[in-house]
Parts: sequence; C-alpha cells; structure tokens
Amino acid sequence: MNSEELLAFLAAVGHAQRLRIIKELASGTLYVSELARRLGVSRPLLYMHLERLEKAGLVVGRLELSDDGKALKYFELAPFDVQLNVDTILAAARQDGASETGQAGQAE
Amino acid sequence: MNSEELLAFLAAVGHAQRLRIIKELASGTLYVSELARRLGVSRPLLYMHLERLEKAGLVVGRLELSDDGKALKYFELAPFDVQLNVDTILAAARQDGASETGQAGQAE
DNA sequence: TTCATGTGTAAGTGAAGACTTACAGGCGGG
DNA sequence: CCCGCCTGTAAGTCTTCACTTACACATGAA
Repeated sequence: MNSEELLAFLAAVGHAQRLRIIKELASGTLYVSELARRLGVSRPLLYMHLERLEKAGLVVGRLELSDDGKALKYFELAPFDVQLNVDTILAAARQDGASETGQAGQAE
Repeated sequence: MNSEELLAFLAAVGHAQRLRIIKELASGTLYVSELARRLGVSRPLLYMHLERLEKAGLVVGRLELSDDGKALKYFELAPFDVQLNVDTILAAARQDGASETGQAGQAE
C-alpha cells in the first residue's frame, strides 16, 4: 500500500456518512435502496459514497437478480485492516518510489 | 475512542498535505516557519493544518524561546497507533452511547 | 531606524465535494 | 395501461475547506 492508496483509504473512511455506511454493512449485505432507507439518505447521495468506498477497496458491489426478476445492487464490506501509526505512514511513503520490485507481494 | 474522535482522527490524517506534515515531523521536532519552508507551503496554510492535527491529537505544539530571544513554535508528533478495521469502527460506535462509565480507562 | 527573523490572525478567493431534484430506463403485478 | 419496486446518471445548488494575501506585533542585529 503506497501513499496514494493509503490516502484514498483514509479519505474514504474519514467521513461521517461513510462511517455510518460501514457500520450498517457490518451486519450484513444490503442492496442500495434498502440501505438508503435505513440510513435516511437519498439514493443518489448514497451512490456517490458507495462509489468512493468501492474505489478505496472498502466495499464491493454486485448486481443480482431477485426471485421476482428485479435487479438489485448488493453491497458488502470488503475485509480491511490497516494499522495506522507513524511507521505505517512512512512505510507507505517508501513504497511510492519503489517500482513494484518483488513479485506481487501480499495484500495489494 | 468514540466515533467522533475516530472521525476527527481519520479526517485529519486523510489529507495529502497533512500526511506530508506527519512525514516531515517524523524525523524530528520543527518550528512552524522552518516546516513551512521545507514543505513549500505558506505559513498560514500550515497553521490551519497543524491546528487540525493538534485537535485530533496527532501533534503537539509548544512555544519556546530561542537563544537569541525569538519565540519559536515547535511542533512534534504525538504517538498514535490506531488499528483500523470493522471491529475497531464498531467498537468506537459502541462508546458513543456509553456514558464514560469506568474510571478513566486507558488512552483517552 | 530599518531589516531580517519569527508568531499570530483576519479576510477574501476558489475549488472540491456533499447533497438535492429530476430524469432515463427495466421488471412484475393490479 | 398504470403503479410499485428497483437501477443508473445528469445537472444543478450550496456548504465546507483549502489556500492566498495582507496585516499587527515582537525580537535582535546592522
């Protein structure tokens, strides 16, 4: 994880609404409209946030067909675990220059 | 650490400039003007960021008098270490309602 | 006194992003 | 056909926040 990815991650989580989304999804997968109702948030707004969370790798969405033929966009939490301290940040910065040496290390 | 504090922390770190400030301060304490020069940032702007970092508890500043009588505002990193995953976030949320029971637990 | 260093803040500009309203569909059922 | 549910996205508004310029003030040295 380099600086850019770390930043995207932190900026994604560092927002009240998105934190709420994570909390809600923690209890299980939901589709967008249902999630919007639970959070009391407009669907387009929720879309924006989900998009951002997905880009940062915090959630993943998939389109599914329900029994009665309706298309439902389900979102679920992606497992993430980032230790945040000075060393972590410096380590991320060190990755920036390093041109992907080593054959595809662990976790991204 | 409750949701509010966690959010302040994440929002503080989730910004490119402030991440740079942390990196720079990682190598040692600096006073504002010097830090501004190193980062190539205007001093008032740096002030804003430092203020935010200080509120979130990431840095601490103290005013000192140099040998030649000049007042220098030094900033240094405060030790921080936050594990960021779903459980951590849910744990923070759980603290929100809990009205400070238990006599002053560890770390804030 | 003037110049160079520093702290601190006020006030304005500008861009980013959060949020809304409004629309384009698709499907099933009355 | 017209509702009810859903997915998408476009196009605005509006607020927040990043950032600049400009000032007031203090000190030590020339």
